[in-house]
Amino acid sequence: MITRQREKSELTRKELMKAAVKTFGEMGYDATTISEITCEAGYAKGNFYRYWSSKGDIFLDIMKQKLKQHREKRDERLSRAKNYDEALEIVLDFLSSFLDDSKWANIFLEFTVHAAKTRELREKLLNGVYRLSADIYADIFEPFTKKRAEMEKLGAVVTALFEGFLIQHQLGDKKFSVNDLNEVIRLLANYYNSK
Amino acid sequence: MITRQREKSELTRKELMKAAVKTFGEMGYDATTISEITCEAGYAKGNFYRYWSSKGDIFLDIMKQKLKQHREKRDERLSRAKNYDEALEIVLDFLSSFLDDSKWANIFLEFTVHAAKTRELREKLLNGVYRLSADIYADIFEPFTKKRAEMEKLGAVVTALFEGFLIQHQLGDKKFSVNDLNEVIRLLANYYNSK
DNA sequence: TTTAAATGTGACCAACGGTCACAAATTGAA
DNA sequence: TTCAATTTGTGACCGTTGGTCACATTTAAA
Repeated sequence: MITRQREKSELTRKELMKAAVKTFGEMGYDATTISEITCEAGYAKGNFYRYWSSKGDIFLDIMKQKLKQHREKRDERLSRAKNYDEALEIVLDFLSSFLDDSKWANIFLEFTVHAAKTRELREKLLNGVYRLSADIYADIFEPFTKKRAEMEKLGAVVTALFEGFLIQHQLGDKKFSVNDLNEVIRLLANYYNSK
Repeated sequence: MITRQREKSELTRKELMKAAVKTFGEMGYDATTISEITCEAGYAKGNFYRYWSSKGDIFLDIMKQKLKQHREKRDERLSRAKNYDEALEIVLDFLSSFLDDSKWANIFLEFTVHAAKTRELREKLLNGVYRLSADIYADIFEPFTKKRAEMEKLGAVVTALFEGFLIQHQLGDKKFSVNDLNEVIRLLANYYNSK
């Protein structure tokens, strides 16, 4: 039986992952150290690198996981949308639910900007699963409009706006609220759909 | 005469500043080390801290300087604007000229996100001079519209959009162009001015 | 010439991400 | 049960960083 070892391995991985989620969530990306993660889980530092190749590696894992949860909720609702406007409101809800977990939204932003500087991380990050990318918007609105190119543009613009909003928010700007964000996105969605 | 020493001091400061601008410009914020800056200028590391209290400190200095140059050009043109639309086009030009120096736009973004995590830097960064902030937009459009509150909002939204655009750009997204950015800003400017 | 202040130095510190030779535990076969 | 091979876990160690500090050197004024 090779299963015993594999089970132990999987347990350790889960323990480390749990400790990592906790620590990243409390400290952010940069301020979290590998030693803190392993110490929290009750292991030595070196053991971390048996499971992930780097700090960025485990963070991508966490990001994928968290985004998947949000997306599943969204897609479940999207399958019942009847028209463009309904789909839009669901997307807005998705963004809002993301913001409710604002601690993590900010940490994702921190990591995104960090990853943009590193070739390896940047390439992985651009790979769909991790982004609110242009293609995804086009797919979402596909059933309700013929304007695929415009929807891709809408996706890119909204993603940018959303991330810019996070920066303002993190800096402490009070003049740009979530309601303002939703208002602007509706304006953009109208604009690109009636172009 | 105490002037001789003061002159020497000022010269050293300028030499270090020049080396810092060069190094930050080539390597970005994080990747630039204090040793590189002092070495490039021909001094030892310790001397740096006689002139700035930290890496962030000198970067704020550089940022202030660069932004001032851009603003002066903008304000000179703004003084001749005859109406809201003309002022808007000048603001768009200002943002474009900023993007032309895209290396530095990205480095500013990197630093902005970094600074957002540090209380001291965050407070300084929010202090007007360093930001394309809401107030500034309100001032710019003051002569041409009564809607100060809306103009503040426009400023906040455009700033967010601009910074989000930089992230997309840095990640390598090709679907959101400078033309798209200008188009969206014009839409927003219209929207908030006719609200 | 002496003294005090300013300018400049580089060894040093603690902390980081990451590596590696090794120890401990687990496995299947003899 | 014994033993060798494989997997899992360890922590000292490496190179590098931002920042400090006791000290050396230069300059100014008496």
